[in-house]
Amino acid sequence: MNYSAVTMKEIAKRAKVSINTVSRALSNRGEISAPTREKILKIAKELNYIPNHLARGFRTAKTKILGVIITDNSDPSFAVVLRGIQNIAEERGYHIILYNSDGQYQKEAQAVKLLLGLRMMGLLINPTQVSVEDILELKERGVPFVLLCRRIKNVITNYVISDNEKGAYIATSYMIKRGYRQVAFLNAFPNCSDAIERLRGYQKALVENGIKFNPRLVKWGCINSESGYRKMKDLLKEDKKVEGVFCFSDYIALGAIRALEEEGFRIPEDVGVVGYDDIEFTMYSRVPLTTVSASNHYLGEKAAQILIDIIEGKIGEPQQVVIKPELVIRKSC
Amino acid sequence: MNYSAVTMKEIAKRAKVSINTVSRALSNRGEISAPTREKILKIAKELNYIPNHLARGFRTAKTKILGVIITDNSDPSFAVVLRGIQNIAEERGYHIILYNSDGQYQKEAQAVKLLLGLRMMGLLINPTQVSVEDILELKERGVPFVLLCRRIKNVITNYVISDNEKGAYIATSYMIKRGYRQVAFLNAFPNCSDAIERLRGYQKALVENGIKFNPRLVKWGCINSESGYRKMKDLLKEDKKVEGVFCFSDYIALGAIRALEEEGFRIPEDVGVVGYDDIEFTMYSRVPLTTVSASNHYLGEKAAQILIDIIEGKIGEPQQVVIKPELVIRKSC
DNA sequence: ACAGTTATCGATCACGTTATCGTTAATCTA
DNA sequence: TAGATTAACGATAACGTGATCGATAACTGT
Repeated sequence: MNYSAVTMKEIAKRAKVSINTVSRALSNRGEISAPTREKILKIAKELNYIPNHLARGFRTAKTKILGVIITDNSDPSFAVVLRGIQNIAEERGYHIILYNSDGQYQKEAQAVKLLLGLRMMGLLINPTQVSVEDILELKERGVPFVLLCRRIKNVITNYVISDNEKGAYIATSYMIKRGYRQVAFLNAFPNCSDAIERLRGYQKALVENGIKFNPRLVKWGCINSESGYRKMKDLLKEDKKVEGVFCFSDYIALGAIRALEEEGFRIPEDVGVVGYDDIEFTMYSRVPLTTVSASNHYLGEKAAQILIDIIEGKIGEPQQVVIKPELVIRKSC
Repeated sequence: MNYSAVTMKEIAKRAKVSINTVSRALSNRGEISAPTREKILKIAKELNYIPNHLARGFRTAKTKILGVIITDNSDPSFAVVLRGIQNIAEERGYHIILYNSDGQYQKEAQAVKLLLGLRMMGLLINPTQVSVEDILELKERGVPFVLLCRRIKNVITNYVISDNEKGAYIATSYMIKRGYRQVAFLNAFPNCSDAIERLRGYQKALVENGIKFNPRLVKWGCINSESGYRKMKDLLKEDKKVEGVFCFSDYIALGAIRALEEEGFRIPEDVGVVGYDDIEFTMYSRVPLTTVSASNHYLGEKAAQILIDIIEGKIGEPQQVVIKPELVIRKSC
């Protein structure tokens, strides 16, 4: 590196000791006398020496670098997960390399490959779930990883997720209890565990309240406010009698509310809306959003904790954490 | 590394050639016959070989890793900047390591030190501005870096910023033109370039419209919606005649609106509010927010482009980009 | 056919660090 | 006091890769 010509070799030269002794002094792992150690540390400080983490990692095969692959760091839900991860990583002396997959398997697989090339110690992935080949390769290679928000069918892995079924259940139950009976569901992708589990919770709440499940009230493929807006419009075109809308995310709920307002519905008087995630913004939205808290910040922290614990051999695998969701009651329902 | 015992050595052994030849085949830099190259590539693929980016970087002193230090990746404004950076980094084959400073100099300096240890090729920093020692050290060491959103007084660096003075000017002018004359300013920290420049624009607009600048209408230290809320409350306690509020960020504006509504003011009838940044959410806020677009996504992209161009020797320093702000008119003013 | 050129490849070293083992001198034990 | 142990340090090798230089064989031109 051009910007740090100062190496242990230089320090060794000035201290008139071997490089080895410098290494011992700097890494503070015994077998060195106090006077020489202090002398070396003093010189290192004078020269403004910064250890080459790369060379060290290269030698020891321990880089303290974690890979993080999430759908989109600018999505408020994931941004909070990421923040939780970063907090713990910093606390425990790890660096994180960030990749966005945009929910595309190709990007995810590409990121995994790049991160394998970097020989990072572990991975945190919010999987796209379209394919799982890259995840399976991680298992094969023995790279520790923890899945975020979603899990993968028939593959035993570490994961930290929200209790999606329960979250959807309490949300839907609450809507029904408030008198909304014709409840639609703007859901995410049909092959993702979170979407499937939430559908199950949604159905369970309907059944328990004696309401027949109507598949046409479930819209798939909503991922952001824009698609929430469009799917809500579609829904209204097909069926004007919708009384309530449970949304896969707060973002989608905001889009849905916009569509509903455009069509002249009042919220919550005409139609009730409930979201998921409890992003900070929901309290400022036009209609303060009733939502299910997924504790995403904690989710990120927990996942990072687990990953690092696994890396450092403090715990074994698999670690599977299901976070209890809580209904946050505001004014949209 | 335990999870990728496959190295060039192994490939060389199987192909019955020297490691050197394998290197030539994989990096595709000539001096090798087509048959041997293909033979080697075939074996590499069979063994599922992934080049060790770290070892390669260690050897060539080129790691293709960029450091990113921003205030808070979960803040929507910065999240978008970060996303822009990540897009370009990925496009050009670079990895980014993320750090949050939370606006604290100590955390920023710590992150710089850690990133120097990682020997990354360049840095993107949203500086805290409390101290500049770490930035000066970067200059000394010759590490390329680009500042985000803010610049540093009396230090020549690369930066990409919004035209803060102009942004504040057009926002304030617009408010005055709409009839709000007693315009307050919920500003950020007094020692940051962006805050100072926006104050200048704010004052300029006042003066041009024959309104006397009243320092008591400027509140410093607002950084999030919560502090925007509190400072707005303070302001109302001191002076009930506020007609308009220009806010350093959209997030602050949301807090301010909450405070105003709590105190019984209608927006925009009683008090007009204008924000800055144009985060996606502003269109969903209770009162759709009139704001100044800072093009943060483009800002991040541009900064990353410049940094990589500098690293690759395609352009010289300093590169100083000032992005033209645009008023986005919605309904809060 | 012979010198000169080129294509192709291998041997060796280097990057900065840590690990292993060896060496010396000091200290301890019986 | 002789032998054993320990403390403190150095010499060397190694991690995976790329750069330099040299070697060999094939090819060129006259």
